[in-house]
Amino acid sequence: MIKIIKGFRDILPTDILLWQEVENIARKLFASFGFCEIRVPIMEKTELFARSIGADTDIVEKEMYTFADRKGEMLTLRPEATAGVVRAFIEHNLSHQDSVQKLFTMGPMFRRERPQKGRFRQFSQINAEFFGVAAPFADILVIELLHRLFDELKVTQVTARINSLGCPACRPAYKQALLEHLSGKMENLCENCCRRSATNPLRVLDCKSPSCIEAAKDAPAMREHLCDECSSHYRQVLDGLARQGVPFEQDDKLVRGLDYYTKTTFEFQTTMLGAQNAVAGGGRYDGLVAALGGPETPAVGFAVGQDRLIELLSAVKNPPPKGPDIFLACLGEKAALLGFDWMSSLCRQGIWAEMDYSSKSLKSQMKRADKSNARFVLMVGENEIKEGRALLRRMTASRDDTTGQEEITLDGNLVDTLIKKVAESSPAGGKG
RNA sequence: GUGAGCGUAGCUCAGCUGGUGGUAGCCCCGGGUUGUGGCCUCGGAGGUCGUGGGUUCAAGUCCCAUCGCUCACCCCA
Repeated sequence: MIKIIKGFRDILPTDILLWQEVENIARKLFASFGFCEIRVPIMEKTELFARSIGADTDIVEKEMYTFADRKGEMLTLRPEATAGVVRAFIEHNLSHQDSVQKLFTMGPMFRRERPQKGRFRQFSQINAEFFGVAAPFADILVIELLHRLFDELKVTQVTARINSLGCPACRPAYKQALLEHLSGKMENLCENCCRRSATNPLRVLDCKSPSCIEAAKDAPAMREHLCDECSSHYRQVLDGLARQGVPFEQDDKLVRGLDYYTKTTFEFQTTMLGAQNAVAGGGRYDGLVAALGGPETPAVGFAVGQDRLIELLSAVKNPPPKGPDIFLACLGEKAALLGFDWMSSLCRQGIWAEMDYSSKSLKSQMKRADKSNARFVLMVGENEIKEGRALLRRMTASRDDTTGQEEITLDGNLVDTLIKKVAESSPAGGKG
């Protein structure tokens, strides 16, 4: 038997409802915040990711699905969405249509990591990107949007953590200060941190190794080293969030794994997902558009891990069972033939109709109808066809309730009659 | 890439120190008088015990290897 690829998974019909619900709620919410959907390919030229995410990040170094196509061009299954969206933003000169662009996208991402709770090799993200506004308003709006998304989905148990990473003007000085702090403790750092302290010492701050935590304990905070602009920007973001009623915690140790972030950075964390505590993350990336050859464009964005979000959700929610509006129980060949016509006619008119495709006993057809959660069953056999009348049974009626069923005339209006009956009984008031 | 735990029916699992695979629960299928579901009841289907070696008179059980899954490190959503 050929089995699914490690770290990939099927979402079966029994589990799909939550996914659809999340997507529907997200689409609606994003629309009301003025974000437009954009869809970009799941493959890009490898170089795009190397240049945006950072060549010496873990993602690019060892996690990407990269291969040469038949003509030798190096391609990569996207490990995240921002790079592709930025590429599209530049390629289609979207800033010329409107210098302010609010975009969202959702879909699968690919990273070849060892699978774990909340971590898959193909996983889905919901992304929002806000281009063209340098003011803290953009940061605030994006973080608020993310907060509202959790709110709408009634996901509690997540806390927003926020930090500022500074900008090219002030980060070098901070790195210097951090390195000075660490210089006396180099031999205490884990192997990994020792190696990368030269290239990206900030990563030491969020290393979980006890010795690194100890070494970073009294490290200077970026917050104290921000330039005037970054400092004021950061303060305005925090103030704005408070004003919008978005709860958050400052975290001086919050660092992100992608190189393009500047200034505001944030993560929505939970304790409910084992070691994978980040449900969403993002930040400002003012330099990225220009770095990829576009116009100098400030931007902020986030990504939500849809798989993780759904795991949080499924612990709480149980989607209601759905079933056909009407089930046609047909006895005999003639009835089945007619029943099939009625069924497809109903389906064409937006009524979910089912029948039993094998000729089983009425009893087993009723069982099947019940199991499928059908609301009505129309029972049709040779006698009914002869007499031109059939029984329509409401399945919510109890077993012995004779008022739970009524006679229906088998005439040319049958389908319309059935539609009317279904509409009358619909709890939603008539719309399927 | 490293480490740990686990692989018995479609699913959840029993199976004690080796001695013929469970009347187990759920699910599925069919009955319970002639054409009415849920509950109940009776019956049925379904497994080369992940795979390959080894030890033994005898291996689901012990040993080795291998594959798979899970969790953790790492990393991030």
